[in-house]
Order: sequence, then structure tokens, then C-alpha cells
Amino acid sequence: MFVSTYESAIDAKGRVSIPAPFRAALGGGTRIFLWQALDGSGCLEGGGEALMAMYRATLTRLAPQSEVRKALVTRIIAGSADLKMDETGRIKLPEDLCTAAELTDRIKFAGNIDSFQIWNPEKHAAFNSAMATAAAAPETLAAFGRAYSEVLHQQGAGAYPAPKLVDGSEG
Amino acid sequence: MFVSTYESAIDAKGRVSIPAPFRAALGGGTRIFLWQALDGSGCLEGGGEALMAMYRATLTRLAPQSEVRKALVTRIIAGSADLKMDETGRIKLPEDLCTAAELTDRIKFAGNIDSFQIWNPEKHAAFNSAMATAAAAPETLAAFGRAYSEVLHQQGAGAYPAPKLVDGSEG
DNA sequence: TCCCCACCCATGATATTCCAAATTTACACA
DNA sequence: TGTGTAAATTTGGAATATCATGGGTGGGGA
Repeated sequence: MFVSTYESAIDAKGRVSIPAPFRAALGGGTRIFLWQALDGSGCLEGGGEALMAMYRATLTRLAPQSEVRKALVTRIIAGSADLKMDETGRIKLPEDLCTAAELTDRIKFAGNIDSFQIWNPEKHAAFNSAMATAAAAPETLAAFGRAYSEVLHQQGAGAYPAPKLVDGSEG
Repeated sequence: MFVSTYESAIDAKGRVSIPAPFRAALGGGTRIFLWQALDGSGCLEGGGEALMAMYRATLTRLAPQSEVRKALVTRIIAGSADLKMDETGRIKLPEDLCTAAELTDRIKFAGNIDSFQIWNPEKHAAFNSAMATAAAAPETLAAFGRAYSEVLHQQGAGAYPAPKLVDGSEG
């Protein structure tokens, strides 16, 4: 799982070190896919072979000639760069993606569960504060609570230790 | 899988280099089939022997004398060029297909999962921006999200671990 | 006999791989 | 709790390999 946010630098050759925790999340694979986020937020989205395999399965479920599938395949499959990490964990960012996401010298890697995002730092800061506001909204918190309850019920109460008032060495 | 987009040039003899990653996606085969895309988008569609084998199986499932089968066989089977890559990974584009797809000096290879597309660069740019708009539409994103969830549930704990409160160090 | 096509080789540019150093981070011990 | 050591990671640069492209030659068909 891709968690947390890290900053990294683009060197003179357009190379970038993938943060070590993200390399671990890639499960040892060295192939990385990068494409422009679908929602127009201006960041790049990336993942490894496992994510692309999921996307392949997802896209081939959609009706072959549907506009939805064509649009998504164009953006995610045709629109993605197929990169390979070197031995020190670096990739070379394609120029067109750097231009699209306004990446110049320093960038932010943001975890996104199954994928990660690459941001221009200023845009990331703006996005971050917007998300902070949105997260604090009552509707957001309510929706989170509902989803959490559903998962709890689905998984059953046995999956997790019951809360204890006085906790020992485990829990 | 055919991923990403590459540009290539048609030389004086009408030859074109297949991008190296696409050659890898052909699995070592040197036979390439090319035909006009069914949807009237004006690009060519292509693939290797594996894709044609899939199409053969698909088409022979259709009722022999049905209009659907005749139409598809005519376009895909009769209408496709049967080409062979040379040792340096080039093919010679037939003139009629070049004319139909308005290919002159430079062309774009766009990955399409199991097949690839060949585009006139200007037409590809126009198609790309149209698809970008379509992909950003809320309905498209919602449809993608639904399909992704379905795949997740089908695979269960396969590619990605199901949500757990206590997760391993990777995943 | 001519022309077209398939095959072969050569070359420049580009991308990738490899090596080495410097910085940061984690850990152990005082 | 502070410091020193060790490991890992990030960074910079150069050598190597790969790839796209151009031209040349021989065989086969018209």
C-alpha cells in the first residue's frame, strides 16, 4: 500500500528517485506506469504491474466499443508511460508528462492506497488544503462513518480484538 | 500488453519501425496484421498472431451466414494486411491503408491493451483531447470506479489484500 | 530487361546500466 | 539522552548497449 507523502528532486537528466517506502509497496517490481490523473487535478498517477493488471481487468470488462472504455483506455493505457527503475530506484520522467503536470525541480510523491500521485509542490499544497476543508465537512465524516460500519459488519467482529479498557501487552 | 504511445517515421521506402516495447508485446513473433479501425475513427488497428487467433475464435462463434459475421470478417480478416517484420523490427505499410488513415511522414503508435493503433499525428492529438474530456466526465469516472470495485471483489484477496486494520509491511 | 521488394549492414543518437561518492537515517552503546 | 558507528538511500557522472534510421545489394516477378 502506498502511504504517506515524500518529496524528491528531478536531476539534470530528468531522473527521480522513487521513495524507498514506495519501492517496497511495488513488491520488488521495477516496472512503473505513469499517466495524467483522470480528474483533471493536474497531478500524475502511477503504479506498478499489479495495478496495471487490475486496470487491464477493469477496462476489458467494459463494452469494447463504448465511449467510456475508449476514453479510459486512451488516457490510462495509451496515455501512460512505461518506465523501468534502475538499480538505485530511479525513473526518468517523460518530458510531456512533466509539462502536463508542471513538474520542474522538486516534486511530491503522495500515497493513494493502490497507486501514488506525483505533484508539483505548490499545486499539492493547494490541493491539500482544499482536501482538509472537504474532509472536515459533516457529509464527508458521515459518509466515512457509514462505510466504516459496513466494512466492520462485513468482516465480522471476530476479525479484530475487542476493545479493552485495561490493555495488556497485546491488543 | 500494448501500453503507452510512441512516435515513428515512415522512410522513403514506406518502412516504419515498430517501437521496441511493442515488439516485446508481440512476444517475439514477427507477423503483424493491420486493418482499418471498425469505429470509423480513421486510425489503423494492428496486432500479432495471438490477437488474430482470438479474433478467429471470436468470429467463428458467430452464426456463419449472419450479417454481423460477414461484416466483421470482411473488415478484419479480408481487410487486414498480413505483414512480416524485418530483422530490425520494421514493416512496410501498404499504400491503401496509408491513404485510408492519412499517414504520410510521421505516425503515432498508441497502445490499446491487446492491440495497438496507428494514427496520423494531428488526428491523434484531436482524438486524444476528445478522450481527455470524455474521461474527466463524472459518469465515466463513476463507471470506471464501479468496474474496478467489481474486479476487486471478484479477485478477493488476490492482487491486492482486502482492507484490513492490521496490514503487513507491504501490499 | 526493368522494377519492385526483401534482406543485410552501417551509423548516429538516445536511453539505459553501471560505478562511485555524499548525504541522510537508523541503531547501539556509553 | 547524547554520541558514534553502520547501513541504506539519494545523488552525480560516465560507459555501455539498444534502438531508430539510412543506404546498399541481390533475387524474383512483371
